[in-house]
Amino acid sequence: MPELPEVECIRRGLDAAILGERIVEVSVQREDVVKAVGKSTQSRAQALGLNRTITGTSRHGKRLALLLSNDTCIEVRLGMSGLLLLGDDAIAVSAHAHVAWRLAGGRFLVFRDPRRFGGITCMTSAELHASWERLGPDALSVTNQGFQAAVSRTSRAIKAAIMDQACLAGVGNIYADEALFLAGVRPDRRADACSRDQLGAIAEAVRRVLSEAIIAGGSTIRDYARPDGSAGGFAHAHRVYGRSGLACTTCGTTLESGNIAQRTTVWCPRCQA
DNA sequence: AGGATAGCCTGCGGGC
DNA sequence: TGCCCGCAGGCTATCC
Repeated sequence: MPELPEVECIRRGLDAAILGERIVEVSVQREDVVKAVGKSTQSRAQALGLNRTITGTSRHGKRLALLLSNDTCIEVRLGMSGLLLLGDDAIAVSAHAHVAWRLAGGRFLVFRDPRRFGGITCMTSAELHASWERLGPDALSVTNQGFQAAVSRTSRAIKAAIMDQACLAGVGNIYADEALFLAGVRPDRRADACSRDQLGAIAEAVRRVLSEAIIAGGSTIRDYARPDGSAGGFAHAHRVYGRSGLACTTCGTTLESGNIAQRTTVWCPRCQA
């Protein structure tokens, strides 16, 4: 389930593997996965990078972008089961491989997304910038002040606020629970009822849990893999996510679970206030 | 207008 | 063994 750390691991993997490559063929297996913004005169194949060179990668929150020559940007939203995989022609025709780019070197870059909560949008760099401006600050680099400004004025539960991509970009269900546990704050506490110290602790915990997960190569729960297909190593390190009914790693109290912001939520009733 | 809610989609695991 | 049902979840649309 890609959240910010998984997206960043994918971005780094691609950055090391495909920069400078030229796209020589684009095939779309499923039309509705691809969208274009603006009124570009390019053909769809050109919008998807045909005959363009991959010059860079970028990320904001969970959004990933391939930056190509001729001011062409391909934004990828991985949803919950999306992957970008690099391999030979076999992966280009595998199940749920919706878009495949053939690179000049002979390899294929494939967007695979069984559940199709993700998608691809073609745009210019100006359109990409405008799109990402509508998101909150990136959760990996957010300052304590930026975090406080983003979430402190809403009456929603703090967990709902930090998962709202327009408030803070990059945190999903897994890392929301992990960060709130590290910060010692109950997920159902109203955001506007959190103290300055609590908000600071949450901001620090968000940065820490995301950084640790990136170092571990991301959390592989079910669907996630790095571009080379290998698994991430962070899942074993979860302190609360998926551990409802088990003992708190800090105090031994049985972890509780409930539904907050429409998502399964796990917390320690003793460590989190 | 902000906040809550429904729905999209497939794969997997539990229960019978 | 095999089938069915519930759950997982990011994001958008829609409702209140």
